[in-house]
Amino acid sequence: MDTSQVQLTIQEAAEVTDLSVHTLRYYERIGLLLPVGRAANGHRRYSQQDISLIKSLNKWRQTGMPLVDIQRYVRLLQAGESTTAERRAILEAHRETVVSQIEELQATLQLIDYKIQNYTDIEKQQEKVLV
Amino acid sequence: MDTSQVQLTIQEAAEVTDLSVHTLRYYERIGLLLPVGRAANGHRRYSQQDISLIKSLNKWRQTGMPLVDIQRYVRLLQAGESTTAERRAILEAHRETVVSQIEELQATLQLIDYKIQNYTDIEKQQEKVLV
DNA sequence: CCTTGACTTAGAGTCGACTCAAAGATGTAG
DNA sequence: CTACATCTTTGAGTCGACTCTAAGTCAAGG
Repeated sequence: MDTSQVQLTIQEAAEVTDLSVHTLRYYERIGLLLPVGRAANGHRRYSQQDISLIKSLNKWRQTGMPLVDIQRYVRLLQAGESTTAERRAILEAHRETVVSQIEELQATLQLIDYKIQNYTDIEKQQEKVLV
Repeated sequence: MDTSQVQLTIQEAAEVTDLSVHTLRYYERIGLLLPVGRAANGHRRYSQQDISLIKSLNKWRQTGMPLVDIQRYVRLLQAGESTTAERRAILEAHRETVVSQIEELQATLQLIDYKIQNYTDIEKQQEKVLV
């Protein structure tokens, strides 16, 4: 079976992308997604390309990239060849924010572990600052 | 100089905690912060203890812990000794979410690097999927 | 033919987390 | 003694990101 031509309904797209059908339509409405193809009856049909774009955008969302920034990237994609440098710059900037998010989380992890250790100590009848 | 007795105004507290005065009052209003001390004129005065609690809570916020969960922790703190086990459980649960956030971010980082590499390849006149 | 179910749109509603505004009290400097 | 800076409260407004609703289209099954 050739999967390259498989077109998904909005329901199916929602399932595979872990977004709601509401959100898929919302994203398209605000120009965050390129308009997807339509069946003869006007229903949306999602290609594998659409799906993989959505999955990527979704990952970026989950790392805290605001919708407007994603929008900007998608517009550049739409604009074509001439925008590769700019798109690359967006990715590199986002890379840096992800790196510092990881660093901050690791620092927080240490703080949490320290506090958990305090509770462990207390359970051994020792005095510590709990705050 | 003995810093143990230094009381900060809300302005000063905002500066050292990196929150706005609005947010400090808002947090107290919704019961996320224990009520702080007051000067004779009714103005808030933040102790070093208050400050360090606020800094902790703020770190948790930044790791995506919703205000209601933080609220729950603060209520337990207020309730005292008997709640240490429960507080510890909250910390341990949050520890796990932070760990998986780090893992997800690292996976995303790989994705970003892969895409950046694609752009690098393209700059060398090669064909790749850019989405 | 009629119902059912999956889709369509545009607009309204919700939610979390602030953020601001209005009206008033108090303390200090000129 | 008055101006002003800084605080107080309560309630309203904003913002980002959905999430839902209403009203309508269309195809297939009974």
